[in-house]
Amino acid sequence: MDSGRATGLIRDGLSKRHLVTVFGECSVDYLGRATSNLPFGKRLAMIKGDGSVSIHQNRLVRPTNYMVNTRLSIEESGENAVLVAKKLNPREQLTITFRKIMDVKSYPMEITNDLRLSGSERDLNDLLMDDLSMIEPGLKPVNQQEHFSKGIADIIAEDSAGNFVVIELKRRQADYASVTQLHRYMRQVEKLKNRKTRGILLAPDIRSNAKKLLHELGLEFARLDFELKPSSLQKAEIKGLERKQTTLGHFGTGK
Amino acid sequence: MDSGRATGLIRDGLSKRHLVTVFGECSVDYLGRATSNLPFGKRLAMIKGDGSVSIHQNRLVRPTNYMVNTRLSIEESGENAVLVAKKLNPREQLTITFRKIMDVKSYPMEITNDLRLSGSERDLNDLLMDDLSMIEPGLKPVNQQEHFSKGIADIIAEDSAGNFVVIELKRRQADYASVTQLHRYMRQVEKLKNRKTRGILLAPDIRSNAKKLLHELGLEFARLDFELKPSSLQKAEIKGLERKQTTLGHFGTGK
DNA sequence: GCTGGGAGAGGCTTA
DNA sequence: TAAGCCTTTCCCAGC
Repeated sequence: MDSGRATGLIRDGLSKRHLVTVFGECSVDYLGRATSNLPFGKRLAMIKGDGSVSIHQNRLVRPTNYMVNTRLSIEESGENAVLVAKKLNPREQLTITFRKIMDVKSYPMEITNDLRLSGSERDLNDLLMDDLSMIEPGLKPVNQQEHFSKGIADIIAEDSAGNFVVIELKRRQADYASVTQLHRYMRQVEKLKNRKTRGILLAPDIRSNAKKLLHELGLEFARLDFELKPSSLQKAEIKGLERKQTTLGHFGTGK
Repeated sequence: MDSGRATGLIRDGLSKRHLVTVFGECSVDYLGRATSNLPFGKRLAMIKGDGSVSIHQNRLVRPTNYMVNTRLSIEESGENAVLVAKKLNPREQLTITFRKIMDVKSYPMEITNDLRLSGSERDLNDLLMDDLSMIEPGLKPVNQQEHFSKGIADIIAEDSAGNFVVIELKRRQADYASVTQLHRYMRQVEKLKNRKTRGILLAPDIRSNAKKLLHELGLEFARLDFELKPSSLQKAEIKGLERKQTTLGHFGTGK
């Protein structure tokens, strides 16, 4: 495709705030939060109506380069077409140099935000609040998503012995960060309310080393088995909840 | 565009492992790590040669829905064309139902990984190893990227007093996770080598609460100021390194 | 609208 | 395969 014609099509698409795609051989230079240079190669550039730009190779979901909220310009430079995306604060610049453009498409689309109905973590949280006895008999909710200076605890409850119980819920495998996070909340609650406090990490799985650390800190782990429903209109369902007995003995012994 | 012709084009593109884009009115249902439903609307679907699928609206870089590593199939169902992406372990399914297809493109591209040259934490690490005295006079390198059972320490050094110093380097603002990470390594080294050990967190910035925690744990913070170069072939340059004096007093006093 | 703070998810790398 | 971890992040609350 002729370079002059290509830049014309692109410029037109940009002005109409269409979603514009450009397929061609290009090199890419980025300087901003990081710096990167991509040698010439076949790629698909995607420019959206809100000024988002991304460069795609033929694998993986994430683009090799991208920038949001940019001011765009396209110019011819000799045989090349150069697309420049700029942004201030922080200062960033993305330069895409096309030495050959094979295709340009301009798709008319509203610049709306897709309303995505989704369910998962929040649902699980609600489900659990409905019946904390699943975790342990006698457990009563005190507060949900309580804000502390050191983060947000998922669920605060009170056990049958009158201890506070901080519950941290993870949708995926828990790791070191999850454990230390729970530990922070637990300590915080303990200090604030000045009452004996336990911490329970609730997740479908936990990394083995993270589990060791959890035990060392006197925290507990409970495996959460849940099933998502095909339609988000149906709530998720908690299939089972298995307590690791080993963790129970640690309560009260640790620091 | 006629639905039969569209599905034919898509099927052909998929079989050739091209990068295929489909512009049309579709609804999207996802079931897997979460569940979500997207009502009918104009969108651009992008399918890559490695089985990655993403659905784009005309704003933001991130797709509204996506899946990697899928097995794809496209079928006609009445007036609709239905693209199904499946994956096992964990089981996920993405269903895109097109009630109208306006355009299909099939771009021939290799499924290669673009070599992106960039300045990263690794570079900074190397720069620092060249001259640890930037951090503190008399500091001598012992090891880099040393593996422990609880993770990998960025840099291990020895100070002029013969203490071990564990250094954790962050390219961006340090947070809770950075602090607890450093703390784990520091304790680990202390235990393993049975020698007094310090921990220094080196980053351009640190969140205020994370800094409090750092102080409580008897760790130190040093501000790292660096500049990225336009070309990634030029190494980044460390502009300065400022020690927070307040942290120094904490060493030796803490637990 | 901007900023500070917290938490996450993809993708890479090594054991 | 699993664990660890880095990242051009994103969202939310508060001002």
